[in-house]
Amino acid sequence: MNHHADFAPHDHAACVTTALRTAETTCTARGAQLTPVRRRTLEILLENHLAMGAYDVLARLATDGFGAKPPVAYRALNFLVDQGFVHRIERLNAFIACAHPGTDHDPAFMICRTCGTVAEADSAPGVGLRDSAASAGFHIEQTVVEAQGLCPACQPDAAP
Amino acid sequence: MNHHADFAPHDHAACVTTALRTAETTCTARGAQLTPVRRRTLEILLENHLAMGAYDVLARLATDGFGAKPPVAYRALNFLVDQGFVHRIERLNAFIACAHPGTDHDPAFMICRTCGTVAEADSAPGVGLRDSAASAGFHIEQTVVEAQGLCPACQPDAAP
DNA sequence: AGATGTGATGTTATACTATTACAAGGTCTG
DNA sequence: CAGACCTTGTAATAGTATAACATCACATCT
Repeated sequence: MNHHADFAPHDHAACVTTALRTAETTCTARGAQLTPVRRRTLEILLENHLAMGAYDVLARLATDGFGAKPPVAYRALNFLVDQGFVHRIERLNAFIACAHPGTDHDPAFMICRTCGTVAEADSAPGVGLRDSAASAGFHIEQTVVEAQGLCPACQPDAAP
Repeated sequence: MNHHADFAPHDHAACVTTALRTAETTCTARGAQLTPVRRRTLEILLENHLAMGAYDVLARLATDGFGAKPPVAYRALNFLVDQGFVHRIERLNAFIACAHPGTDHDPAFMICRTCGTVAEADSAPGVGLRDSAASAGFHIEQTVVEAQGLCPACQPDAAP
């Protein structure tokens, strides 16, 4: 057991193997290649279950014998983001494994400003934004929704 | 007349002077100082009415005789963001003058991936996120909502 | 088999974004 | 005037990201 990004414990080993299996079958179905670097990159993000910077991931990859230059990490991360297995957290310039792999979703995140934990929630884009886009004639392709605040454990009234 | 970030024409000169006046009175009321660098920084963002990178702003400040080192721009920009006169666009690592100065709001943005124009809309955080936060016990302090897509002028069916 | 195309990886170099730390000036107040 | 506080300037560095080019593995076509 471990502390999950949803601020609640979960069976982490199971969640890792499920995510990897989902990634494999999805790639196969799409004709995309889950190569060793890419697979290892996803594993690293899943193991930590935290938002990680590209250079943190790169350091881990390097110790595993992969290339140690930035493009190695960025390419793998971008591939995983494109495939929907990993999300980018704009606010943190960081990456996190998707918590709901295999489902087509529009992710939203809750970022604790104290401990840095990031939790993923599904989200419909806000009403205000949807209306504004419609009336402005703007065609939305993707949304970034990130809330900053305090997770349960970091709130003043949290148990010590 | 000019092209406004709301993808519609507007009286730009009036919007600039209004925004500056609002900033002045708000600062006075709060005991904050709208110093020359800070005021000029706001003017630059208002003139362009585009999302600008900190280094673009810095270059403009430098030609106006202010310091030419990054902290000069970042300090002024952060001040303006703190005061609510300027918003940061996380997705672009850029800054844009607030389109509704003086109102307390939770901004949302529409970013055109073709021409880079950014429009601001007021937004209530999405239902999904609000629910997730409530059920997770997460206390939201601030939200980042940024939609990418195509503005009216950049859509395939736009007039040539 | 050999030629060719495609996608993935590795490396170099560089560009872009942002902060820390310290020095110096201004203003306000005790 | 001394001290506190805020603002600006500068130097140095840290952190994030991409462009450009070389190479390799594999598949396909002739």
